[in-house]
Amino acid sequence: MFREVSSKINFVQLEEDILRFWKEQGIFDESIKIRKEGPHYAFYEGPPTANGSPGVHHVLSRLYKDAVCRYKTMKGYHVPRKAGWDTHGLPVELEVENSLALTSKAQIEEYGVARFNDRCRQSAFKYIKEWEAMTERLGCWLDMEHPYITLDNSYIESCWWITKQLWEKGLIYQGYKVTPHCARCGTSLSSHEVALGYRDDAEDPSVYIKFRVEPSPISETAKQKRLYELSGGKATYLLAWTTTPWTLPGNTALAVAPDADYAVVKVDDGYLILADALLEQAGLSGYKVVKEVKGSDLAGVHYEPLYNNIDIRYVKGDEKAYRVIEGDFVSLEEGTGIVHIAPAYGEIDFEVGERENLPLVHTVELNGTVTTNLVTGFTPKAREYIQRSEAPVTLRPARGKLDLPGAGKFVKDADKDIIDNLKSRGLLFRSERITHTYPFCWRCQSPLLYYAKQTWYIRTTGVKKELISGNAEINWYPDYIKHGRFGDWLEHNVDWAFSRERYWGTPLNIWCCEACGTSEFPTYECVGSLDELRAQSNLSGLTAALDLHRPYVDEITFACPKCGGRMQRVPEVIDCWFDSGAMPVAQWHYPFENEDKFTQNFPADFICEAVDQTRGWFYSLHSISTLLFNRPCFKNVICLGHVVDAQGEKMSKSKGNVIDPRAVINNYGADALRWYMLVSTPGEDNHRFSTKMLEETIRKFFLTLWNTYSFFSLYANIDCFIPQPLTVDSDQPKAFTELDRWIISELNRLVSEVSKLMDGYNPTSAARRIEGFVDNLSNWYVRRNRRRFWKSENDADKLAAYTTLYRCLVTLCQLLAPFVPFIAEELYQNLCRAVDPRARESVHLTDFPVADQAEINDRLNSNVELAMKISSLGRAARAKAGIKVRQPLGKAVVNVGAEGEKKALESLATEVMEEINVKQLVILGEAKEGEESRCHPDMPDYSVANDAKYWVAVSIELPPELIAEGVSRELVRHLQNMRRNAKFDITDHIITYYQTKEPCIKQVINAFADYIKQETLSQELINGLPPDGTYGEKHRIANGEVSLAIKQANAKQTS
RNA sequence: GGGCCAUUAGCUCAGUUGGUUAGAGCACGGUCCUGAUAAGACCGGGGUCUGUGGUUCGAAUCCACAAUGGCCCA
Repeated sequence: MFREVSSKINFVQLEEDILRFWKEQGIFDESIKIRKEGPHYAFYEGPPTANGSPGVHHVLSRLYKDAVCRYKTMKGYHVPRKAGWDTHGLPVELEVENSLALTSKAQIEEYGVARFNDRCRQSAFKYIKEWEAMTERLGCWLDMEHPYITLDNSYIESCWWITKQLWEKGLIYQGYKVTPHCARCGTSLSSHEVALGYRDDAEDPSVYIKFRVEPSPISETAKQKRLYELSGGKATYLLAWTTTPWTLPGNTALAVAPDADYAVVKVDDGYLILADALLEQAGLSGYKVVKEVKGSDLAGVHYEPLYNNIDIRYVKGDEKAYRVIEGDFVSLEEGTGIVHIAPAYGEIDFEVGERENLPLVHTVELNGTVTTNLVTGFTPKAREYIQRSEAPVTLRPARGKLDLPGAGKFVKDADKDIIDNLKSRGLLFRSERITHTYPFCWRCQSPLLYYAKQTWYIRTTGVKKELISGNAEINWYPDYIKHGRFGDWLEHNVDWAFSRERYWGTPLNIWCCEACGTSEFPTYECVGSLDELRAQSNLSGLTAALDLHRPYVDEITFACPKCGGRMQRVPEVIDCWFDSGAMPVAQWHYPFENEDKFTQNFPADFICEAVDQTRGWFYSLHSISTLLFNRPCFKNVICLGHVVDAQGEKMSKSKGNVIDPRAVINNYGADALRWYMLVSTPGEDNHRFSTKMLEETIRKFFLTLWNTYSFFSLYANIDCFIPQPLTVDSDQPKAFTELDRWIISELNRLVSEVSKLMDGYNPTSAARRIEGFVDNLSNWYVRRNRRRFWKSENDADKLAAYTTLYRCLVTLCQLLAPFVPFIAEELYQNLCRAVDPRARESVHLTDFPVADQAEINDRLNSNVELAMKISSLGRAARAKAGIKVRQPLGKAVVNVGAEGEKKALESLATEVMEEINVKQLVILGEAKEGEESRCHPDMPDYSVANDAKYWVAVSIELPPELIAEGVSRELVRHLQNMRRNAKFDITDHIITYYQTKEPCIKQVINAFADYIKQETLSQELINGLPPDGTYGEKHRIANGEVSLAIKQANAKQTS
């Protein structure tokens, strides 16, 4: 016997029971254990940053991962799923800073790095609990008891090993480059962090600065002379434009577009030079142009520095600074066509500086204030030269007093002082304010400064070719990411700035000796493991209670192998993206242990995250793997879209449109959430989340499925059906009807399609096919076959129907298991475990169904489709004539147009006749020669409906015998409703009483007595007053009134 | 400023390599069916398939440009 299934169902309660069952029985572990001998399927969990409560957008990737891994498990693969947590990084630090009301690095250090990092550690774990609870409740199976955690010493040690490998390959270097720098946080931001903080409405100065051309031809070039002669001794200025006045003291060159035309314009106090095309924008269109020159004519011209007391150190072969250079980046759409170059404060500026051997001048401190000292810069050539020089050279920049305007102020505040100062010196042509796009720190809202400083780099450009060729081996879903977003990113690869001047992160494992060599180029040691560290001579600071984090690691020093001085760790920590990208190695503490596990799980068969990870985790995984092993570390990757709200807007705390997944699960259940998110939108698109649509999903899919299941178990119990291995082709083939064969054919087709789609990493399409099948099963197969389940004989036909429906439901619950694991389990427990003690304990331990191709009958599938179509047209024809479906009609004429279709329909004629309630079906095939065209049927006494291909005409003649039959069905329907209203059991036999003055109704009851009794389980139809205690209703049928009453035939026994 | 993706009914989405009259669900109005159904069926209103050009006998589909939105990058 099957457990009784209520048609009303509380999915939330059901899921909690099943969760308990899984836990108690250890089903997840078992599902992995039983596949131990199967082929291995490696899955990498992208570690969530545990710096906040999980949102509904985190649910999406979790359940995609779960669906795929469950599917593969059922397909026989061994799929361990190790959880992981990303615990380091700025986001965690920020959270702690906020809670402690700290606002600067100085305050953190005052608070104490040890205490601060301790807080960070706690903060990371606090959120992990919430994530675990959500993951479990969602039914996502993940080994959260043995996760990898990026803050573990063992994890850090593996990261150190990786760094050492790269160090030895010469792929790590310290570069002096321009990076987006947050002066408040005191660190560089990675490119993806910068992307978080662009603002379109940033207000900044827009200033036009006059750079005076050298009045005397100190450089004896012809160009210089010509300009000098032209001015007739009067001052000539190169007009440049900038929105960052604070960078002007760092200026060492001006750039022009070589092919552009430049005008020399006469103004009151001399001449201005700027691009022709920008005269009007600069407000100079009314002035006289005295000469036109090409940009290339200006190249090499020298001008006076804005601040003439800057001490620049040149070496042999260096060209002087403060000259005009050519640049292909010079815009002729804004500014003046003359670009101010400050190599310390712009990426392009820096590149130009390297190319042109320009000095790099710093006038701003790392905390963002204008310096009170002067810092001398060096060109790349100067650095090389000094490095090679045998004579010791003091490389520390000479610091001398320099009174810059706004000294000591934050640069954005100093802008005004600089502008005022230039104005007072007559070097300001124009000054206003504009709004434009500018990056701000996503954490603290400070404006970012592009700032040249020393940062540790991984030379990813050194393996660019390998990155690209490795990408070719990866299957991307959707595929366009491969050559689009990701491929593009690889094509434009730049070296990875992977150090952070922060506190809470994997410490960079490089030690530095300040004693030997010069202070600018000291001896470095990269330590690749704890053993290596312990083996250093004269080691100190390594304590028993090992914590590799700052500040403890900073205390570890050892003797310099070259000079015996102290080696001190560099202050930086490693970018947390490096942590997560290291997980293929570090999750196993490879190579220090678990070599077998590492090998078995490398590369991953499958990873899945949202699209923003193309530049995040997908990239850090791919680059580290390529650097280390010269091959990609994942084969298949699903790239998901983002979850947005019902209006398509991004969910954010500030908008208040964030949805808490726990609330959704508690209201609707995890399965509903899972199915809705998988089915509603293809993975790569943005997912609009609306609880209204989720409710619809429950009604449309879950309740339909549930009721089919409850229908089956209800009748199967009544008939004591015991599932037997009876198939369409076996023991009693004749008992199976066309519709049985059809639904089994559809079932096999479904199995085949779902497998294929899942193999192609497309759960959405797979789930949509299942939805289609459930609709067919419920609204065609079950509806058409109800009578076979109701009838009283327990014959082969009935058994065939049960067997068919049972098989559909069992197969369905297995197909559903990867998507909606709870309801699938419920079905399985009742349909399989309840009747077969040898069955596996859980649906998730069973094998995924395999389609039997022999049972797929495409012709049958299209035949039934045709029958559905014709039935639909038949109903339309009836509706046109206004005749209820309950009223039988004499004849329907159907035109299908082709002989094949005629035969097809003939084989299903009974179904169509019952469906549209006609006594006879005339099917017209292909029009024979000489026959009239059947395109426009115009048949008297018929009602016709048609579509492009077919038409159906139903006879609207109503002879008395048909009316009588209609009345009988009317009576049956009322009695059935009364049974239900009276809350009788479905199997109760009844006695029916009726009273009517209408002779025709009496006649009908007499003529159709057997039919009415059979349909309503009436033992007797008694014409007369009902006794007390019966349930009665009055109805109008065919313009006559009839009083009906019913009572249970064996009422005493049932109560 | 650049790249990728999207734009189909009021809403959410289908629409195979170009090929009859562009579909489904929800919502709305009407009718019907029903002892599995918070279900279902039929009819109806609702579409310049974002726009403009182009290729073609034929374009929602291919191409170009533009607009809007999302994501990524500057």
